[in-house]
Amino acid sequence: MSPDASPITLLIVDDHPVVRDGLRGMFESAPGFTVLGEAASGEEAVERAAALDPDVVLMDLRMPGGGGVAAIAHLTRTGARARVLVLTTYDTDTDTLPAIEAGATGYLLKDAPRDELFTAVRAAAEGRTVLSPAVASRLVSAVRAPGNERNEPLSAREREVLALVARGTSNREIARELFISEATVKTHLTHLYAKLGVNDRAAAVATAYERGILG
Amino acid sequence: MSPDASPITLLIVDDHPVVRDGLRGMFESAPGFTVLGEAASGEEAVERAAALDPDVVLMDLRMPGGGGVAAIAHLTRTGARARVLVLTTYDTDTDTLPAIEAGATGYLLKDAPRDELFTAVRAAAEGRTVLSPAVASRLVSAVRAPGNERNEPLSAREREVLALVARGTSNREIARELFISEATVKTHLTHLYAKLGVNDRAAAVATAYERGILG
DNA sequence: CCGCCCATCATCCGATCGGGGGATGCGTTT
DNA sequence: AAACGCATCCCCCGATCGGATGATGGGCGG
Repeated sequence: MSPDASPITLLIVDDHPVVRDGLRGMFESAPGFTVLGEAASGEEAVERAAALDPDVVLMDLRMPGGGGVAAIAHLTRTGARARVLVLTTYDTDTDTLPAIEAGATGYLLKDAPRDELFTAVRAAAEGRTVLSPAVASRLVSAVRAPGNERNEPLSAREREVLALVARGTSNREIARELFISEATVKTHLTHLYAKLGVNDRAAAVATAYERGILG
Repeated sequence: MSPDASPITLLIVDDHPVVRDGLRGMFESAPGFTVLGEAASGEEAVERAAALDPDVVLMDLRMPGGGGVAAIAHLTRTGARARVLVLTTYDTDTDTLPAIEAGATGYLLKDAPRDELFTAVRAAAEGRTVLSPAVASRLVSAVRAPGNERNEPLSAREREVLALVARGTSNREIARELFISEATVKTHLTHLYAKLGVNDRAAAVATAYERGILG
């Protein structure tokens, strides 16, 4: 809460120029902050962070070129001094946990009031964790939940169902293909969604490819 | 239509024992056919075909171990004498074209009447192409359609949408993320489905991974 | 200039999905 | 024996998707 000893330096990472401008304006017009630069992708963020050595990196997660989570992981792994504060649009984002596991210091929603943002950045600069209330509650429930299901292996049946899903097969067709009822197919899907940490078949297929379960 | 000069020899390939038994029984109880053996996967089919040298291979496309299409391609490539007759459950199968491109002589649905099956096998043995009416109509429309869209590259926007789909994002969320309307998102999806030759987002993601568009 | 592709938007509608419950049998592990 | 994971099945219901169709405007190459 002390005045302006030395300003907190920032790197803004977002693929939308509009958002970058908005954040830059917001922080430049407030005392105690200095925006060192911007980046529009994960890779660019890594470069800029290395070159500019900011105190805090404000990072959007969803970007075309290079995922934000990967960038965070890289920064953490290479022992960067910068704290990463994730700034995302929706709390429905499935990357909440991965981002924090990757080393993000905080996780805020973009619609947070200005003051909250400033406070969060100051906190992040000091290494304190800052979470949006919505994100925080999701976190605790996820942690409190029966361990990280997130790495449980799929059962043989679940893999079979998933493979058919990847081929565009409907639940009904899968049922006939495997000689089981559609209800059972849905149960398998619900279970494998939980294990993969996703909410729909498209994301399940993507995650399966990422983990080598498919392909 | 001549009596039984010399029987047509068969290899039955299907991962379901029930189906194999059914086909075997059907052909053994009919004059003019001899079932040489069975196989439960694509790889096994290739082995057996080499060992048994059947006139016709009755092949299911969807099998856990080793895809049927790959097996067909292998048989064709190695110049096997056998004609491959694809026997599948649904005409919605996205593998219709790949299978025929791979060298299948015919494509029938499993619910075809017995007589049609027999006729088809005889035709296949003579090298004549046999297609289910449903499959045939889909084929012509696919061929008549402006060339194989199947290899057209996705536009930048389409790739953006697809990437978000792979992360489990709903159409509405994608719309907000990209600052466009939900209707536009759906249009992009419809287009990229056509280009990838799929019918839903799960299959689109899978195909994209297979082709290196994602991942 | 005309056509073609891309991106954008819209409406309608049936089919499908995913989530919420809860329930049974059956092996394996503890 | 009890607990657990797995596979199987059922109901209900709102949300979402995908198909069909049509329209507009910008840009690029013939």
